[in-house]
Amino acid sequence: MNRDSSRSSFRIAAPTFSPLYRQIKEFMIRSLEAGEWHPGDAIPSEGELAARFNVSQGTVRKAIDEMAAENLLVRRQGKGTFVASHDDPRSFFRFLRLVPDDGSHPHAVSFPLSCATREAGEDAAAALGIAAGDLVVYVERLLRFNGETVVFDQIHLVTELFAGLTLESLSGGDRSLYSLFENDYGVRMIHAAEHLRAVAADPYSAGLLGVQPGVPLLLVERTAYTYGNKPVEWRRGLYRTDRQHYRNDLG
Amino acid sequence: MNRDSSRSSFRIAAPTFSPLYRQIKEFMIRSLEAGEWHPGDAIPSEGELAARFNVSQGTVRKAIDEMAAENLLVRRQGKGTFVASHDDPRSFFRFLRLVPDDGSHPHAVSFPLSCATREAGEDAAAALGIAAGDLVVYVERLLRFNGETVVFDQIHLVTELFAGLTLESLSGGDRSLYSLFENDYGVRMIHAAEHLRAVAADPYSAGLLGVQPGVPLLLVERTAYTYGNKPVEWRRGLYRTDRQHYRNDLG
DNA sequence: AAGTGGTCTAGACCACCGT
DNA sequence: CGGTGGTCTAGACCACTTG
Repeated sequence: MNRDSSRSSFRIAAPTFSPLYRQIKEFMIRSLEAGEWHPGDAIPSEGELAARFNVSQGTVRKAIDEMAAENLLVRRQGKGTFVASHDDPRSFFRFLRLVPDDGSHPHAVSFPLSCATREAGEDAAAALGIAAGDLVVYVERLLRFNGETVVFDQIHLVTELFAGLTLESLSGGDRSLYSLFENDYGVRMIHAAEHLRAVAADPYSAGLLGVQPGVPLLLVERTAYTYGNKPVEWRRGLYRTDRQHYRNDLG
Repeated sequence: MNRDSSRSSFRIAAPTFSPLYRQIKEFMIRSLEAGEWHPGDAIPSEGELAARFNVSQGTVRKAIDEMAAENLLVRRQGKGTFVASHDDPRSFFRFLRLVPDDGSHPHAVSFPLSCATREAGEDAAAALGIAAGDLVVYVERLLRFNGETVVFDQIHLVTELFAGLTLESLSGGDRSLYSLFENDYGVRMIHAAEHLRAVAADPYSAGLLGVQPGVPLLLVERTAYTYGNKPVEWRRGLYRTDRQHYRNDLG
């Protein structure tokens, strides 16, 4: 990552100018992707990275700044910079936006119902970038807030990464699924996109959620991505919104 | 904003350390709030601000960086730094997350139905930080995508800022309401929080939206804030989600 | 006290936009 | 061309954590 040589070679290869700190960022993302640094670990100090890349500390800082803004890293003054982890309580509710109406912090527990391999439907296939009919790992589970069932999730996972998943291995109960995926399967979710609609409860889902068929439910379809914007999960969630709501902040 | 004096005085007044760039940021936000710089205008160059505040350019940059990240300012290389405006097409859909299922860019048009003064209900009052029964400006309007009605909004505005609002003044049609508020009433919305739920259509709303009563609709309750996190609008929107959905990206 | 991230400086140079 | 924001440097010092 010598300054002059890398920049001039980049100029030749790609006329689109890419600043040094961004090249360093990309390099560090590749390190995360390759598993050189693990979630929860501290990465080398800014000074050491600067020496390693042969740039000034300010340039490394800017690369880390962007990665921290994208929730890939977490800075802690006086301690170091750490790889973000779903184990960290701070990022526990980053992907679950359902909150009780009274504003209290829910005690969320996951109840897996089934886990099997099956053929992907059109929606799941399109979201995961595979062909309809290709195999996916399919999980059904309930989520309970303080004992009350509030979410029914139908989860589709790409087979190549989650081949060994079983119902027993999902019974972690308390910790989030993404925590489990990160620790047991080495797959870290870094981004997700959701599509929301209001739908009428079908009989099967209504039974699981303890409501009458036809009752309005919030349908949340989520595609979750790991490093390199690779989609690895598509889920269809039905949320009860009678005593809780989906919270969203518009920056 | 002399470096040494301001910092030492801050230390005495407030033991909680506040870095220089953040003091500058707060100062600039107050300038925006006071209307010294208007939406769409260019603010002084980094060099000029650095001289004015008697700090280095890098310190001003960091203040501007944060404000740009919060959508208060927009940087344009080679041209300058500008006060963000809802007139800018780039920030046109920042607060409207409903998009057609086919991913196309909708042509959104607003149809105001009524505009009057009335007493705030409990929900509106709580959101706006006033007492139930206090007067608010109340607007009902429809939003159409390519001619089809997709949203029914019930909008509550704080009286002090929107006193002169009439149905005629709302018939801008094409441009967004926030654009109109910014230009005609000097109120710029900088942040909003939404609560989403699925509900069954009441007869009145169903009629306006052209659906059967009881059909599931997406209820979006939004509180919008201007500078200083002052709530100035609370709206209750009912969204048809049969051919469009609410899109949300989880960072 | 040592090590980390956080702030601030002064200056050089580059990329982009307008005239 | 001059003016703007964007990048990069080298070094000083501050704030926070840990031992």
